[in-house]
Amino acid sequence: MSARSRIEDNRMIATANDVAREAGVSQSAVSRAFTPGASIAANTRVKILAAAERLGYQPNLIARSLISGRSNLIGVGVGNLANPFFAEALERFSFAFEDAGLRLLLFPIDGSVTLGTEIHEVLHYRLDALILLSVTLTSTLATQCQRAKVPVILFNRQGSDPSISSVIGANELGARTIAAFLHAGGHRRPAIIAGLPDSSTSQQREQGFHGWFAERGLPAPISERGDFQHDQAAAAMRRLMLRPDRPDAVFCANDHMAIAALNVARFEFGLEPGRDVSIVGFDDVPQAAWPAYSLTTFAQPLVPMVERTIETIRRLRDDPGATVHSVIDGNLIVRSSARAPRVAFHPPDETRA
Amino acid sequence: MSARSRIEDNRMIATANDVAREAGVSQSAVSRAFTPGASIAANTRVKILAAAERLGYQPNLIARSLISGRSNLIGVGVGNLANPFFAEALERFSFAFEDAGLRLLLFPIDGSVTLGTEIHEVLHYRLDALILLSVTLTSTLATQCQRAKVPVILFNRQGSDPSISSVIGANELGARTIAAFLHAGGHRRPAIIAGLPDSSTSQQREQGFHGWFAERGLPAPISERGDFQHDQAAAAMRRLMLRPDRPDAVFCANDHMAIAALNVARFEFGLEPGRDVSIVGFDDVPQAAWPAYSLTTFAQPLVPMVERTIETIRRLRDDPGATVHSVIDGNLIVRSSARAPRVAFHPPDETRA
DNA sequence: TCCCGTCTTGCAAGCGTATGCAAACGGCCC
DNA sequence: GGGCCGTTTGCATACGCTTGCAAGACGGGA
Repeated sequence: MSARSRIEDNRMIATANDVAREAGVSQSAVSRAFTPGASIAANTRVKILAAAERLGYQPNLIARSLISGRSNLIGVGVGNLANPFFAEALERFSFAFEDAGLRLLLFPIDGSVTLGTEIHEVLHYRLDALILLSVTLTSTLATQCQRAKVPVILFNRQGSDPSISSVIGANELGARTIAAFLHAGGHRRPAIIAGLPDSSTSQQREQGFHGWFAERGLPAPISERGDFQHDQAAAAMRRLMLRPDRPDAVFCANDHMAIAALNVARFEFGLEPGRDVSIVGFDDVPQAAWPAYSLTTFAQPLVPMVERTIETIRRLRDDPGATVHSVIDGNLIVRSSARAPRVAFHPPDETRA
Repeated sequence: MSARSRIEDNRMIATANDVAREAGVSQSAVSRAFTPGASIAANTRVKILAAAERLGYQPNLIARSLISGRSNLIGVGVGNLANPFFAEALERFSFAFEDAGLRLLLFPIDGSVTLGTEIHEVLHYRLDALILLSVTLTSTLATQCQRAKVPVILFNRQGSDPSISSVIGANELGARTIAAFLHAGGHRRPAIIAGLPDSSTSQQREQGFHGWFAERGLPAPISERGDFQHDQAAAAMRRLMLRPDRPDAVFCANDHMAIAALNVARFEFGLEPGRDVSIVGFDDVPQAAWPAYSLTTFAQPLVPMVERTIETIRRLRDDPGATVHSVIDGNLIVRSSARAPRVAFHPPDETRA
């Protein structure tokens, strides 16, 4: 069976050669017709495009990648999509990539803080970059990525290895701002529900929170951990609420946990958030704005964070071996889940100074 | 500069040829060393693997796909990750693919019900399959996919074109079950907050709900629409609650909307769900089980749905041109957001009969 | 008319891997 | 030692495309 008839039978998919034959030109002309800016006469191009249309031809990007060495694929590793912050981040990444002509290769992470060689295989695609949402990687894996020339960017997390680029929010500053806000609001028995102890994100938020009180000679906040998970955070909140010295304010290291805590306070202890107990989160996920939660929180603005990540990808593509660490500024969103200071709270700037 | 030294300089990434030279074998031997079941002597293989290790060689999957014609890439189109049902579905797909040796190529959908040629470009990768979560496609796009030999599977949605495979939940049965449950619970002024009017999912749920009452000569439920979105659903719930003939039960076409409705009832109208007004959802997202919501809902079991989808991919790969429509059974999860019948409610079977 | 410059086009060599085929190898039995 | 068979190995080609290079087409000026 000739190639020609195979196409007509619709049994095979058309290649550039088929189109070339159909249009009576060479295969390279077909390639050029589909390459913006290539040297080709206008009417030759329309002739080729017409033939391609007839045959239903689409350039094979796999073959193209093989030559160019670029796959236009960005690997994105994410665990815990139940946390709306990551769901939204992922969605924004996918839209941003769309605009940039990139494709998002998603791979799951099974809840570990540190990524070993599990994703090893993903490197076999010639990824343009690897973005890890709230995960770090072992040095072994980092080396592998380096060898495979795949730039890695940690999103919302920093690694122990400072040579790995990162984009994070203002974790420590945010936590200090919250501490100041709660103290100004008259709270005197603060508590914190921390995230995963091994994560830089939680560590920085804890440090900021504890630091603020310590520096002022105030008693240290009560510490619990919720591992960034809903159920663990709920359990932590229960423990806090059952203490004889029940805290009057609880800072949760992210909104996902804050929502869990808020529900526990309200439905299990009959405490109205913002009146009977103050709850503050971190991230400003969409739910935080729901009237049901009206969560006071420190925002991590996803738009600039995603933008910066994409800029970083570009930077690293042009200059492999470079390292870019970005801290994206955020701000305190005051809602009603925490009692606010009587006098206007001077937003973060005071803390910043 | 020789290829050898380029590798040592770590300036290029190692290819099978480099490994072959390093191990003193041919390139084909290297290929076979990495192909399970290929004809190669055991000690040759270890020699090659050692050389590969030394050079940091990883088989280039791009090149492999070019030959095999299979990319091992599954395109997944999803909009609205804010709906936890899809977030969880996506996560489960990514894990399932991991096990099946497949990769998930994510692309975003901008909230449209029907997909036109926007994703056109994604077909240029030789996708093994295309899964659309809650989206249908235009016939143009369907034709394109067919020409590109990319099987399409609609997940949680059916298309107007019956030749496109689908995996859906028991929409109509579920809605009937809910109708029966609410009626048995003594509710006499039912309402429904529908989803996107053009979506089969919402249509089937509406039909089931309305149908159950119509067949019994009961008055038709009040109808509102929430388009499967949080804010629209909240607005719809407000309209319902402000009616003079305020409904005593509200069936929301998915949990995402039910949660919005529940919050409106509770926090804006001071109505306690399950006591002052009954609210039922569809999907059984994780949040539905939270004590704060305790949402009665008809479950769409994601595990079998995802499993079936993957089976369908296999089926379609072996037999392109086949069509598989699957309806995955679900069941009513009775919690406390809706007043339950005094006598035990005979679960769905009665409706099924 | 001829020459030269500019725009198009085709040729052919890859990109990194898989694989059919045939050659080489090794062991075994007669 | 020779012949035979099963296992390993290398050679060469193919996958579908891009791109450097050189040849062809064409037009204008001398």
